[in-house]
Amino acid sequence: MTGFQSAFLKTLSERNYIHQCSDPEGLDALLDKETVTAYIGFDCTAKSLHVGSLVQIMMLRHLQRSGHRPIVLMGGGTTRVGDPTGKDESRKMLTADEISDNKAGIRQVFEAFLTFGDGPSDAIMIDNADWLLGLQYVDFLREIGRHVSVNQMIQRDSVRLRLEREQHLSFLEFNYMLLQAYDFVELNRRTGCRLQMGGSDQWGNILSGVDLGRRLGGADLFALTTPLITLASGAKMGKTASGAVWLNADMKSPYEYWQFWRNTEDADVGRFLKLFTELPLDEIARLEALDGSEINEAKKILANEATTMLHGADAAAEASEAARKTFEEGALAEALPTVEVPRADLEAGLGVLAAFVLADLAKSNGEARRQVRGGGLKVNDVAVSDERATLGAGDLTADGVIKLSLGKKRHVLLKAK
RNA sequence: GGAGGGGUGCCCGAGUGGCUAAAGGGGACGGGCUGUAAACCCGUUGGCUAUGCCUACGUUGGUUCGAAUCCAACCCCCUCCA
Repeated sequence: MTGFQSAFLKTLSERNYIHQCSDPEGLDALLDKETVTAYIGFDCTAKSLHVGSLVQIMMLRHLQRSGHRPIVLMGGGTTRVGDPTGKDESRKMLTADEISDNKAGIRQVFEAFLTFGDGPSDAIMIDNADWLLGLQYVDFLREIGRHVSVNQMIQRDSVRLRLEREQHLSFLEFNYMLLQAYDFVELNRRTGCRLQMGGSDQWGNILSGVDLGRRLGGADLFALTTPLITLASGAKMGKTASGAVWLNADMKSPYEYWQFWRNTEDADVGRFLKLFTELPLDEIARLEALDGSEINEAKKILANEATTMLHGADAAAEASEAARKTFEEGALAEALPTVEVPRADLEAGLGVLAAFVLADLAKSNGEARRQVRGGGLKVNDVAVSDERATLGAGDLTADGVIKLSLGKKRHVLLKAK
């Protein structure tokens, strides 16, 4: 899709954010004419979002920078139901308290990417619990249910796949798309919101809302989805050795976040620069054309840009410097993830295996032991050969720490306290 | 409510009395090669105070010298019928 007039769609299109759009010409005209309110919904299933949601977050950012108004819709209500999309099994139910904790954690991330306030293009955050929790069942059925076709609902991928695979789908989950459709209509009533965006897996749910808006009396709503971001090697994006790449700093340190981007596959660098940084396109074109090992420079820029946007320039610089010392000089970097250990334990002698478990580099002594046999553990850059060895105060470096390494990439400092 | 099929390790999936901590595959992790890349090759993949002990094949009991495998009850999923 090319030839957009509106700044927003032009940007999205150039940077490959667009997968599907319900009415590209109509939406383009609308965006070009007036300030448009658009929303993306986020589940509150964890205390933090992870990079899997970053495309959506960036899209809201672009929306705001193009002069429109983003709404972050927190799924405080829908999370109590659970989206069956892409899930093979029902999710455990979250309590109201868990959901509200999660909401608070997620809020922090958006503060970094969007400007909130009362101005015409200031972002707002709304919780669909505000209207969903008070719904009356019979009223809802009469007002909304009459416009919804079960025939269509069971055609949606999220439902169809479960049925085809003969997997359980509860009525509770079946209703998820209905609630999401209702959200769109309700947001339209409350804020004049015209556009819902989301990942490609949300296409069906979003269209349900567009449909419902039309059936209820002519609200002209739009749907726009982003492509599913996978790695060039085919894997899903966002998982690393240490688990999901969370956005909250207390769940994934800026250093690890920087590393995540630094380890991007060659073939993904250009695509990621477009999606996850705001560098000008000609600069990106130059970077992705770098050959062989020179492309590492592009990866560093990607890491710096992405980390700056989330954690700020200081944190990014620190992470970058720590990486330089660790990987390019083989020196000790203070900014590596640090775990404190009581000085008395060290003086008494701490088993190597236990030390790696403590540093969260191994899940159990057994795993640490296997890593020793495979030659994967290092203490102060020296490979561990004896699984019975102990660490003592004598192993502290001049900086007062012990550097533990798993493989070449994961390092943790043990600090006596 | 009735009939039939099914529930195995992170996931898929084999296994129908001892040789089973459970084939095979995927994923993941480590090593090698590299550029902190991909691809490829090799290894590992339940826990522990470890020549042994403990936990594990939906749950709980039972049969047996011995059970993932046999029996009973229960829970859950799927299909068809009412």
